[in-house]
Amino acid sequence: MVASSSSLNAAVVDWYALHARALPWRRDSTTAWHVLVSEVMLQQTPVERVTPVYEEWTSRWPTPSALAAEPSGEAVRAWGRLGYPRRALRLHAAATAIRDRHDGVVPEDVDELRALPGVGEYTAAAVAVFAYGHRHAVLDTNVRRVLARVFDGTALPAPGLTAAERAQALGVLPDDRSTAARWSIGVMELGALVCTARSPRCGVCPVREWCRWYDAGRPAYDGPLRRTQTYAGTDRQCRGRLLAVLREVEGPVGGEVLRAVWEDATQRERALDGLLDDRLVALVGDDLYALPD
DNA sequence: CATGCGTGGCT
DNA sequence: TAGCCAAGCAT
Repeated sequence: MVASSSSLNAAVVDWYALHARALPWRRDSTTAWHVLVSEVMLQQTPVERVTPVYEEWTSRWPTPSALAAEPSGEAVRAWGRLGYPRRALRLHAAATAIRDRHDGVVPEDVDELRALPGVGEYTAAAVAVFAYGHRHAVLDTNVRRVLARVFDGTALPAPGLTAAERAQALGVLPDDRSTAARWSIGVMELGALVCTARSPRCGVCPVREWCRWYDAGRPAYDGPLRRTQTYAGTDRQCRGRLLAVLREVEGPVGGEVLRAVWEDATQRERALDGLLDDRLVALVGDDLYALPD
């Protein structure tokens, strides 16, 4: 396997050079701040839905300082329907930290990146690699799936990221920084376009000849079950409904407007309390609510 | 390590 | 059609 790594790497790098999508965050003019914005937006949200919001955000807030100068509620409003709006709040907090602690420049160091709100292991590595060209293993769900199939012969990786996976990813990472960066983005793109979760296109896969999963006849996933997330009727849906009201109006809204969008009073109040706790919503008067400052 | 956290499209 | 899935993070 080690002996074939370089051809595997080359196959992916070459494939990416031919098939990479022209995504907005892959332009020559893209800054590290833009990369950070795109990565946070892409956490659990599909590319097609991120694209228009990314364009609006980067045009309106071209630098961390520009975003930090605005109320956090504006970030939440501009987040639109991307989902998980705490990400907008954290991006605003990250922008503030970058302005205050890093002279307005997105840090290159993964540990400094990880210290930013909303930036975890994946996002820190992604910014270090895609924005700055550093050499790090980038392990998102796409990469994990490709590696699981090629090296372990399993349809999907286990639910949690393991130390063994990190070691495996480092083991196949090319030594040369520039090549490593192209491999990292390439294997991720391969997972997004070819080695997909539902219907992998093995017929056009550039690494099929090295794939244990393909060799084994593409056996179904038989590992521990992932818990399926219900949504209808949950607190999450209720929170989403309440926040949508506040996003769509200019100023504060009275509690009666919020009461109108969710029947169950107990759940509605629990959800609103949660939003207040999370600082996604602010209480600005007697029974009066608004997006935060 | 398990859980909560939005939203919408696809099979 | 009801899950399943989508460039995770924080606690």
